[in-house]
Amino acid sequence: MENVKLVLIEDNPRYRSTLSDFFRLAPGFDLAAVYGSAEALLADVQQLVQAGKPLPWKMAMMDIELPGMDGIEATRRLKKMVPDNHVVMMTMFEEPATILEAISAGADGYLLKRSNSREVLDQLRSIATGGAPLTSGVARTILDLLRNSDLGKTAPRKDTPGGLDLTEREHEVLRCLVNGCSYKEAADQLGITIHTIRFHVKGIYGKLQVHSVAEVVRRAVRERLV
Amino acid sequence: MENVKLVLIEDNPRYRSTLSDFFRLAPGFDLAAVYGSAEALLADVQQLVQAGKPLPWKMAMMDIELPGMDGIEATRRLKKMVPDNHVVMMTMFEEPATILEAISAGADGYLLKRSNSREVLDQLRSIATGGAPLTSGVARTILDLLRNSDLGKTAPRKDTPGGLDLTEREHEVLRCLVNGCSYKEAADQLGITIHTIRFHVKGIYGKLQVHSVAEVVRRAVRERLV
DNA sequence: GTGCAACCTGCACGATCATGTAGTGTGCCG
DNA sequence: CGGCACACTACATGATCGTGCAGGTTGCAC
Repeated sequence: MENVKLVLIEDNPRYRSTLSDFFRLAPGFDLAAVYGSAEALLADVQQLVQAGKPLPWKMAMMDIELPGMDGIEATRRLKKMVPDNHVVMMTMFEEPATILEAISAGADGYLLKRSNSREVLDQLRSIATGGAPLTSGVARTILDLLRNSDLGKTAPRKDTPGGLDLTEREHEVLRCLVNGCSYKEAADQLGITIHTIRFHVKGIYGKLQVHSVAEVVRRAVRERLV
Repeated sequence: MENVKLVLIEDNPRYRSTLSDFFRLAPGFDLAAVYGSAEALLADVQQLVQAGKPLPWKMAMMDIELPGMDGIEATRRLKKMVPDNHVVMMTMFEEPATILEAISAGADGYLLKRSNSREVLDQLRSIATGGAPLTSGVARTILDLLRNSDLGKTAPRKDTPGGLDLTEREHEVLRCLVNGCSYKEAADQLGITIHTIRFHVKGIYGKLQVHSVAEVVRRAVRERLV
């Protein structure tokens, strides 16, 4: 089992020195290079990529709070240049917006600077073998984000609480409403009279317990009813 | 350190029996109850809640694939009745849509049935002490989902294509519309007359180039304008 | 001082919506 | 056969919306 080669990008000299020493002694890992700024790293990576040479490391440990270009932007660019290279973000904080931004930038892991050495090694090994380890704090943050997002909302379920149960025709009428059609326009589209549109609208509003087109459109869009 | 009390909801008799035996012997855990269906569990929980009694467990291990009401729906309802109760979902699969739906329903953890016993205990202990452990596979799935979502995208920019540029007041009026307020209700809320509401609505519609409340609500919700 | 943006107010009126009431026809199921 | 669900149609009416037109005040920049 070959050692995993790392690069460290950290502006703080003390932390950089501590980590350098740590990885020079850590079993299973080799420290291939150390940078104090993202710009320096990216400049070297660009040269290597243009020369068609492989990077001397497989995994980058990237501080988020770097001077000049921050770690998140650097990750975004690094991932674009060398997508197979792993990037682990390092930071003091568990702020949701930062975590989210780092993940969107392509980070493979997220490591708190306060993690102990065993945690760090475990996580790096997991990433090196294709995992995506998250500390419990980071995982909780992510779960909270997902819970509060729209992502988890599913297509309508037949047994949604409240007994939501629109007929096919009601769905069609709802679709017209969401598209901004007047009743007359919806009637023309569906080949029925405006009276029937009103009849169905009444059914929809009753089932969804709404009282205006604004409410019904909001619900339809948010809950992906159409 | 008091043992963590569990409830198990699993319809498969063999797996239920295996897990029952396992937890009766597992250090740090007590199995307080076992159910073969979500309905039975929820009925008992409802009785206890209505009687003002605490549940005899702190953590539920919930199979996702239950007959009748599935584990995700059961989790949603259980979390609504007893938010402090932990729920760990159990399933054979790592399907992203299912994972996401479970998380949105409020699950505190997600456990694959193929996990070995040490993993199971580690994860349950972590959840019991406020963590949110995820297996590396599940974590990778979640990270992928986040990367591919628009959650990481920044808030709507003031200079959206098309020269969108609502004033602060227009935003307030739009918010009222999206909430389903009539003009009169919006006027009452903002302490202005219905004539001013109409004035602002006209401004909003002109800027967004829409012609009805349905259109404007749809756009506002989809584009997160409010 | 002047012009502009933002906010506020008012009137008028046709178009549209929301709701209650009534009726018909078809297919399915017990 | 009768009841139910669904779809269609119609009428009436008060409430609300959308639009055009008109006017006023305040703060800010030039």
